[in-house]
Amino acid sequence: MQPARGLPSPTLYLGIAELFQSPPIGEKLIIRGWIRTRRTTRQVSFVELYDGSTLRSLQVVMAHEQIPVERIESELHTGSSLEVWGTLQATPNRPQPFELVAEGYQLYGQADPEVYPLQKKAHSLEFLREIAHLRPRTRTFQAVFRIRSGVSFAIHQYFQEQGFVYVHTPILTPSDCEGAGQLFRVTTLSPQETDFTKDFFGRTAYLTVSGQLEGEQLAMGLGKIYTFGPTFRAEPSHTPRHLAEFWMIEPEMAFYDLTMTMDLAEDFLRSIIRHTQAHFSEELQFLAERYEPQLLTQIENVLKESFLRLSYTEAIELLEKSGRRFEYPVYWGADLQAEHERYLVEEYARRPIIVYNYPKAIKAFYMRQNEDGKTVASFDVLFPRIGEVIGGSQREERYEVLLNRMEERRMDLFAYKGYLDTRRFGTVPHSGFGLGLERLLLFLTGMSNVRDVIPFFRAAGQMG
RNA sequence: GCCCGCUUAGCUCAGCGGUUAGAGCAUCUGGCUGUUAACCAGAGGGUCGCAGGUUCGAAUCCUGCAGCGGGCGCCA
Repeated sequence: MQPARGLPSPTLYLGIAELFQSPPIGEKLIIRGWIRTRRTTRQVSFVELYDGSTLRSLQVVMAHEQIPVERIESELHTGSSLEVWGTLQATPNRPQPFELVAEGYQLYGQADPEVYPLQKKAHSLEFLREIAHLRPRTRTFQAVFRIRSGVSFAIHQYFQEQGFVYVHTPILTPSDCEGAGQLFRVTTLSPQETDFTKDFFGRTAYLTVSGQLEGEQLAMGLGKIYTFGPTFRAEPSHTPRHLAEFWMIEPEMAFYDLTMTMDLAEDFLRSIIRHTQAHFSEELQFLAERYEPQLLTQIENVLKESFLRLSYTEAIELLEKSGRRFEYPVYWGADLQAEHERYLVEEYARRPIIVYNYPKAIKAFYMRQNEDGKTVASFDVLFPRIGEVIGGSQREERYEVLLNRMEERRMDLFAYKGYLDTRRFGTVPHSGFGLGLERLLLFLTGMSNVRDVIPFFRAAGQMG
């Protein structure tokens, strides 16, 4: 720290959040930050500073007889960064509780108003996506990324407190987690080369589409594990709900059956939502005012009642009895379409639902077959406004049954040797689920496009 | 991948066959006894996404392309 500019030592270097926590009224201090807006009148200028520590900004008052107005007008624009020193003064009769009466400032860097894209006004989210590198300078994205950080922390805290072990599963994988979408191939070969044995790993390699298969193997030794990391899908999905690179949380628990897992998923989600509600009320309030008036109510409603659980068969019956005409036909064996899920969640239940025991034909090979021979022990958690946030299942732990299932689907058994070994040696019932972080964040932030809840988005045809 | 919509000033948008294309905000200039998305007055700023076509005449109609957004599918 350089010596304080003519201020008594020790000088207070504080973040704006700390100021609002316990304002050192009457003290001399130094604040660093960026300008949100400036208002200049005849004798005095008002500069609103933010420093990222809180959504709130600090009003700095600059008297023109102290700091020349010409200097202020030429240097201090929206986006400019500076260090300013002065005395904190209480302003009980103004909209803000206190302000910094400046004695002087030093400019770090200007933001030329003729070319700096951000202005002291609301911009559309679409426009901001074109300048993703500047989005962190807006209150919206400060609120969203702050919540994203808090949610990530809450996820770790929840699992850690319940004795789960955080494991790092590989990002580079040799094979597909079947049914989870198209993969990005990773190679050091030149485009013309087709002999994969000459490739870096001596075989084909991909970016992971799920840590589940490795997670299962780790759970066979550690009991309860969870992954939390990036996941990649090369699916060319052009929707507000899909990213090519997104973050997924995948717990996997030895000795858990389907019911225990659904209980866990529900308790987990409620806990994360409650944590967000308790720790980010200012951010939620801001996002509600700007984007989703019902945000606080929606969060409250989800916490109020337990999730409604419906078997797939019951869900189909409800849809058939609804009297609705759906674009996609409803019959036992058909996958639930978005319109069906929306009816069940938003009109029938009016709260989150868990649909379980889906037909085995429409689900992945690793899901455990039920006694009825028709369904598998799987479940989806469906939320209002955003649809599926969690998909999970009890895994098929019986070696013969799993092997038959894989052979039916003509899968490359050799590629799954390690996975099959978990069933050959000391197999146990186990279950797990996957949570898409960005989708949960849509619910929690009121945003409606996943590109707006991740700092730098990668989606089909776009790298924000 | 399929379907729909949008693209006009830095931003948000109006204009939808007929003079030199408009507004608010931003920017710049001037004013204003402390402002709260400050306010008041003035100024600058546009190959109306790109390429063709129809027409006496196209921002406006048609075709193609591109970008963006949305719905659906796939999924988390």
